Amino acid sequence: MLPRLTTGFRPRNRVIVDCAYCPTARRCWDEAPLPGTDLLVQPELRLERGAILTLPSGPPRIVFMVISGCLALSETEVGGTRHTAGFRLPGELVGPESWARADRPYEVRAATASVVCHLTLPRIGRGRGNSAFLERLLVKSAAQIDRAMRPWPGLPAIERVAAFVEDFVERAQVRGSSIGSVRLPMTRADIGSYLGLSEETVVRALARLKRGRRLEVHGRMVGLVQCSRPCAQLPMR
Amino acid sequence: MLPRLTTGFRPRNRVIVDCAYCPTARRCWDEAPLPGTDLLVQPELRLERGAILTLPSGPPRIVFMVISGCLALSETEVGGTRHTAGFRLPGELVGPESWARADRPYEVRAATASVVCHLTLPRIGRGRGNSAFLERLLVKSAAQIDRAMRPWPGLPAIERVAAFVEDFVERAQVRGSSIGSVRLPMTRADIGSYLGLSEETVVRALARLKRGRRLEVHGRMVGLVQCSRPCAQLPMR
DNA sequence: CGTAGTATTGACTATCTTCAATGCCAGTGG
DNA sequence: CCACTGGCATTGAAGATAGTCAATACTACG
Repeated sequence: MLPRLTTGFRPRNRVIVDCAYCPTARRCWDEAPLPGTDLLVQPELRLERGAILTLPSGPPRIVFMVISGCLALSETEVGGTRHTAGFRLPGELVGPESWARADRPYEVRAATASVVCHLTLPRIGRGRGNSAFLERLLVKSAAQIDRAMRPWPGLPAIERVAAFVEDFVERAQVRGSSIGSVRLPMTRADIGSYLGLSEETVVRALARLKRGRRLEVHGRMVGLVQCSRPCAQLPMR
Repeated sequence: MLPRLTTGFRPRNRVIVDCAYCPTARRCWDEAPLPGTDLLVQPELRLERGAILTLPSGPPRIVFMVISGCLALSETEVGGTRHTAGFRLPGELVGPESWARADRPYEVRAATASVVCHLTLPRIGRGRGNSAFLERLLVKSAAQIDRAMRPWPGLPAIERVAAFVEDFVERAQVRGSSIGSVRLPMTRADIGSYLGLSEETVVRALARLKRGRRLEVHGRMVGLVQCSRPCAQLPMR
């Protein structure tokens, strides 16, 4: 299964729609469905699993909104090794994290079949009411900063994996609804690459969390257990 | 030396100035010194070492620009342990990372005597030309996302410390000038808390980097060595 | 000069990585 | 239908890395 390469991004069909008329806009812009003036996007780019978006660094400043699926951001270290830098779920932005990188931009790969919208940034200093759009982007970016500051490196492996799964389930669930289980779209190796653990350690941590009844794990399906807080020490096997 | 607690933030003197008339605006807003319309700040809050800014989460959305010194962001884990979530240097923003946190906002502590400016966010949808301000904030926030996504957890301890120091020196130096050495304003324990390493491991890593001539280390003064790239394996002692 | 905070060093131990082998599962083609 | 294949997941054993505990040295500052 060769990944279909979408090298770079070049807007193709110039259809522009207003988010105010999109039924899923609540997911993207939380709060209200939008008055309906300045949130303009090129809608619904479909990415099959493995498709790659190579975002340019610096201007023009590209932003995508994830509509469905999951994107994995990765970067190539100086030694040539791959590092998974993060995941993006519906309602989250991709693009700003690459703006400041002079070289080696992030590679964005669809971890599962996904749909994204390409946001058209307003021309600065020209338009009138586009500050509402910019403010929403700013709030979204602020949430990304917080998310990227997660204290993974300081936690022991099992806590890192538990926190990752809990975080992922929370982000994957539609606001409000708390469905039991969620399918992880990425491999154990991806999780390990993201958390700074080896694939095997992720597997063992998941097994221990399952044995300790802190998580439900069936292959890639994971679910939270309700009263999972007090469990501290888990048996090694 | 008790830290002077600045609990919460409440703008006191309502002096508002335009960044266009500030000599250090280049450091804050890179690019040009600014046309001079909409970048308004409450200037020069002085924080002595150890002073604490407790930023509220959610609206009103507080943003500070660091003018000089260094701020350390930390959060309290569920177990009560402290985790250093990041450092902010001149030209960097503090505030947005707390907007999305419902509870447990970041604690911002002056790692060394510092000066910050309080940015007054424009009233959205009202003003005209304030989109330029928002766009600059957005670009700054994008850089923060990238910075927070550093691949620390995947690197071995010595590489983590080396990368941290190199990153810090780069950020601490004024753009363009490459002065030899920089004073780290934080303790080894702070660095360890940030990188997910113990204090002792940071000390040992710095000692090895010094022996291997990858860094110059004299107490808190650190400096980069020019041709430091090819060094791969360093002697253990 | 004494004190408190910080930095360093050593010895021992727990955790995590690495290497290797095996199992599982879906897709493919005979 | 079934063997074959490739990607992914799992398990075990051995070794390396980093954490913990404890003692000591350094440094700034009153």
